[in-house]
Amino acid sequence: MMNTPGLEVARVSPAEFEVLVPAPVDGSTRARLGRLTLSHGVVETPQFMPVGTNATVKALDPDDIREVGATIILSNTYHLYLRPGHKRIEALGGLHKFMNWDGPILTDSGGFQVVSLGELRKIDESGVTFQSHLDGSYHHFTPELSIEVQESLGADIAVHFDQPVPPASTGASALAESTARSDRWAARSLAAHSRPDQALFGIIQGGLDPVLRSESTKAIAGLPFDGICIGGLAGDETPSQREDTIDVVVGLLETDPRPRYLMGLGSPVDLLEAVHRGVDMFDCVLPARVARNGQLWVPGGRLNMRNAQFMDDPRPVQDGCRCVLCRNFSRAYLSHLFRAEELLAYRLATCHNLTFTLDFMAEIRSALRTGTFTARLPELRAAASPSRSRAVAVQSE
RNA sequence: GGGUAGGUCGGGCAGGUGGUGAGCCUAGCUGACUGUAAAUCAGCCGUCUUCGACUGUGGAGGUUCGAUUCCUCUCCUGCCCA
Repeated sequence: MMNTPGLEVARVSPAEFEVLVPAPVDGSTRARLGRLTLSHGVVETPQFMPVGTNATVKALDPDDIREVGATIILSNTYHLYLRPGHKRIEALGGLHKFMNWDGPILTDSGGFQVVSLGELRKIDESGVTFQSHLDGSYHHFTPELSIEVQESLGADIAVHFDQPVPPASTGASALAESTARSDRWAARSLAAHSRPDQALFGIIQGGLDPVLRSESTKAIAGLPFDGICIGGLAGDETPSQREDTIDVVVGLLETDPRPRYLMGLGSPVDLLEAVHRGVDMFDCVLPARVARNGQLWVPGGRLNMRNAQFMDDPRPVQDGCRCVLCRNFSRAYLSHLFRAEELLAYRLATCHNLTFTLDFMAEIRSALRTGTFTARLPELRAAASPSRSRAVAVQSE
């Protein structure tokens, strides 16, 4: 963590981040290899965190989560506050014990629900009033309450209660206002945080405006957070808008010793381009969600298992893949499971896409470790690119 | 053989008592999904030259300006009786 007099005494190194292979001095890439040591384990970076909003990575059990290669997962403050209640989870021994996952956990603050539940909330300086999507009841979320909930849950990493906005579709004044407020809430969150075994990350906002982004980056980086999140992306912006924004932020953080976490990003090509620009950590629902909807990721493309062409296809989804799906079952069988709406389809597909994603990250780390990342970029892009969108399903014969 | 109820887009239905039938469910086809209100959502789903047009109510014929509707014959299906 940062060297901040006073705080360092009170807090017992909840997050040690070590850069093992720094970005090369020739500037060919800002990608770097790192190691983040947390209360419940070590996380190698660049790393992807599967999302388990309701204290479960949908369709998987903890053995599955381990087997796909996850070392850290994300869960959610807002959802667990509403149900089953953070006090209940605390009384039952904390989130790790509750869901029987003994590895690192990061909890999102509920800030994203300001966006995703846009119709059901009102914002003022004190916080956000949500109307529960479950029963319509009203709940006032403040930065302090978010920290209280996250401390009850006991995740390895908490994040500050921020205020993201859809970057490409938000007006300038609204963006400036929400960014400034988000930065004020960062300071309040830090002041409220007391749990010594829990790291706290701050979140940069600022939409796509380079000036606002710079201001927010300086504001957040100037506070003694254990890590720096880049929020408000992975929304409706274009890839080049996103990449420009990452460049602005990381450019200002180049000498900052803390991990950089881009929230919400998850397609393989997006992960690769963000790593290339200096991002260390990611989370995303995408691989798991699209898997449940039948889209399976393979090198250089993707397969929609609901398509008629797979009904008679005896091959595995991906040749040589180590996942439970590809080791044991054919495309034809998975196609049948989806058509029959059998529950096994969701588990197998999720295992595959998360394995694909996490193995891809491992491949990136391997390239960084051996100093071959820049040289291998074209090859890595080829493996990842078509999975962004508008991809043609590959049909390897 | 007699009686009776029916035949509407792959399947299941709604509707229509002389003037506007392409509506629903399901199956099927395709696409989307990025800090999870998502095992969800959207489009298509008779034909075509597809922002529109055309055809279509088992078949053939009749009456009529006009027929899914009325009449005749006929084919098919369910049920009851013999």
